[in-house]
This record gives sequence, structure tokens and C-alpha cells, in this order.
Amino acid sequence: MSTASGADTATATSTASSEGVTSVRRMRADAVKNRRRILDAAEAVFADEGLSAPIDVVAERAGVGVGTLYRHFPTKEALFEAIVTTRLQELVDSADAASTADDPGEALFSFLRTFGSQASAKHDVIDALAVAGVDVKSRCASTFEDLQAAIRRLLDRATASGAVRDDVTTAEVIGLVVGACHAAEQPSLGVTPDRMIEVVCDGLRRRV
Amino acid sequence: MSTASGADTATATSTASSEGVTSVRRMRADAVKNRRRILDAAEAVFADEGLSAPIDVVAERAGVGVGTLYRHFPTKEALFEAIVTTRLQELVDSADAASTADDPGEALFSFLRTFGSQASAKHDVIDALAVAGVDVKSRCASTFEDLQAAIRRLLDRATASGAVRDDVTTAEVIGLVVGACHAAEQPSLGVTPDRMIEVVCDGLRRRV
DNA sequence: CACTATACGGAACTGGCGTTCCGTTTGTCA
DNA sequence: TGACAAACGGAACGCCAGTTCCGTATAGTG
Repeated sequence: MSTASGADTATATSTASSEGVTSVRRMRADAVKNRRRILDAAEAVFADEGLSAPIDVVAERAGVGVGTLYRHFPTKEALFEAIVTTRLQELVDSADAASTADDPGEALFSFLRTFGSQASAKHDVIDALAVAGVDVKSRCASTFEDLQAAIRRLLDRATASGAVRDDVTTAEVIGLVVGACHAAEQPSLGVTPDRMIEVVCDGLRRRV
Repeated sequence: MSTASGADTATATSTASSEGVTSVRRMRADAVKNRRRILDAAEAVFADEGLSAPIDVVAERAGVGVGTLYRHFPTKEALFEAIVTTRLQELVDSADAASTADDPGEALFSFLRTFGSQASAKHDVIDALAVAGVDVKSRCASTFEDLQAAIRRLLDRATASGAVRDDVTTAEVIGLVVGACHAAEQPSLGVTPDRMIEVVCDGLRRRV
């Protein structure tokens, strides 16, 4: 829900002076308000139109001119970063939450199901992870690595417990789930992610 | 390999006269040659750059001006149609070939593996099937339906034999495999389709 | 209240790409 | 070989989306 993540609140701009002293200046009230509006608009627009939605749409939805938008985010990618990082963080949180479950296998699977429903609700994550041309890697790198690490933890535990096969990598698990979600976004196929994810989970289970 | 599919040879243009008689006129020799060159170039370019490759690139590779390209294919989509239909047909053929195998389960799985390797070699199929915005549906509709039907046949047989679970649709199988291939095209993930497809196959197997 | 740094808006610019247009070239046929 | 329809090439056009620019508005301060 919340898009702010502490340091992201951005009510201030920091400037390094020549002596190395850091002076902080409050943002003007309207600027703060507009920044919020832009983030909210972007979150909504990207969620249901995907990352390819034109910037103008975001600006209009925020009730702001494009110029203003660019004052806050120098690039469309910078805006992606803000939004996608949030989403990825939500997924990291889900993964961490799932990791406390008793059954390590179910912990992984329930996370993957969560991932699926999150992703099908918010087009942007999948776009960020699955569409070539949007390079998450460069901008949201660290959060993406966090996510990968969190999934690896789930996977390792599940593998160690014997619930899940041990010949699959974290990246492959991500690929399978993201792939399924991406396919589900294609209206012509007429499928939803859930059953496909169930198949993936079964495929991950260790054969008895 | 071969891109020609009988009626596609297109060395002639048919015209309906006022009396309803159909007169056929030979294409000029250079036109025939150029059409071939364009198709070959498009096949190569789309295969390794995907369907988003600019038309100019195709034209240049074919050693032809854009005007000439447009004389042969009135639209970029028309060119897609020519290429993608061929690829889809290849897949239909693979599916039909697989369907003669003794073990119905393995018939399906070996086709899915073939699909995976075809797809990872030729970016365009996956683009056509997985990237929103390219509507295969409208142009290659019938061939796509043929493919879907062929896969359904494999799936039904596999299900009937008890080798494969019976709660999965053809579209879901396609979604899973296409999704995995699509994910594999993302260089940042660093995965190949094969193991992911193996997981999908295991997921499709009926639990014993 | 006046003054200025800060922020705003949106028209204009840019680059990429699909498509069109038209003057030139060339294969074909008598 | 001459004539002409057919085909060619590539410059030019239009659209779309990201980005920049700059004249105008306003929050914050003394």
C-alpha cells in the first residue's frame, strides 16, 4: 500500500557544499504534494496499463504538467525505479513472511501463489521483470537482488527439507512464475496465472 | 528451413476480370527474386532480433529499398504473417510428428521440448505469441488454431492415457511453455528454457 | 507587502519507425 | 530494338512518445 520507504519521503534536497558539509533544504509544500500525486498516479497507471503507458497519462492523472513530472523524476526510468522498487520490496516482504511457515515446501509454494496474484493485479512488475528493454537490472538492482536472495532462501529451505527437487535454480523458479504471469496478461490466451502456478509448484516438488 | 509453403510461392498475381474470369499474370523475374530475398532477410532478422526489429533493417539486409518491401508486403504485419505462419506451421508439423510416438505422455513432453528449442532459437515466435501488441490472433489466426488443435490432441491423448493430469487446458500448457521461453530471452535472468520446460513437464505429469 | 528562489505548465523539439510518394530503372513482349 | 507496364529506391511525411525550455505563478521569508 504505502509507497514511501523512509528515505524515499523526499521532502528535502541535499546539497554538498565545497567544504563537504551537507546542507539540507526543505522542499516547497506544493512540490511535496505534487511529488506524492505523481507517485500515486504512476503507481495506478503503471499497475493497470503496464510500464509502456505514456508519461503524459501519468502527468494528467496526477493533475500536473509534464514539466513538473520531469522536475521530480528526470527520466521515465527514474519513475519506474520508484514504483518498481516498491513493488519488489512488497514481494521481498511476502517472501520473508512466508519463510516463517512450518512446512518449507508450502512456504515456497504459498509465496509463489502470492507472487502470482500480486503480479496479475499489477502489470508493472511483470513488465519490469519480463519485458526486454526495461532494465530493472540497472536501476532496481539491489532490490531485485534482495528479492532473488529471499526466494533463494525459501528455495534452499524447501530443497533441504526434501520437499523440492534440487536441480533447479532461483532464476529458473523466477523465470517460470514470471513467464506464467506474463502469458496470463495476454488476453488472447484467456488464462489466469493460478492454475499454471500450481503446475509449476507440482513440477518443483520432489518426485517420490 | 524452407519458408515456401506451396501457395506462398507467389510467382503470380491473380486478377478477377469483369466477366468473373480469373486471369493470371506472371510476376517479373526481379520481383520474384526480391520477394524471396525479403522473406529470407525477414526470417533471419526477426529470428534474432524479434518482431520489433525495424523494417529498414530487413530491407537493408535484403539489399532492397523500403519502397520495394512495401510493394510486396503492404504492412509490417503482413510480413509478420508470412514469417510467423511459417514458424507456427513448423510447430504444427512437430506436434503431428510427435503424436505418432508410442507413449502419449512422452509424445506431449517431447513436443514441448522441441517447442522450447525452436522458440529459443527463433525470437519471433515467442514475440508473436507472448508480446502484447503483436496480434497473431487476427492474422495468423487459422495457423495458430491449427497449432492449438494439434497440441490439444497431444494433451488429450496424454490425459486419457493417465500420464498427464486432467485439470489443465491447452492454453495453460501453451502459456507455461511460452512463458518459460519468454523468460529465457531475458538476458538478465541468465536461464535457458530446457530445465524450466522439464519442470513444467513434471508438473503436468499425473501425481502417482 | 515585496521580493526572490522555487516550482509549475505545456508548447515545442527530437528521434525512431511505419508508411507513402514519385521520379527513375528495368524486364518483357512485339 | 523500342515502348510501356511493372518494379525499384529512398527521400519525405506523420505519428507517437520522451525530453527540454522558458515564460508564468507562487510559497516562503524579512
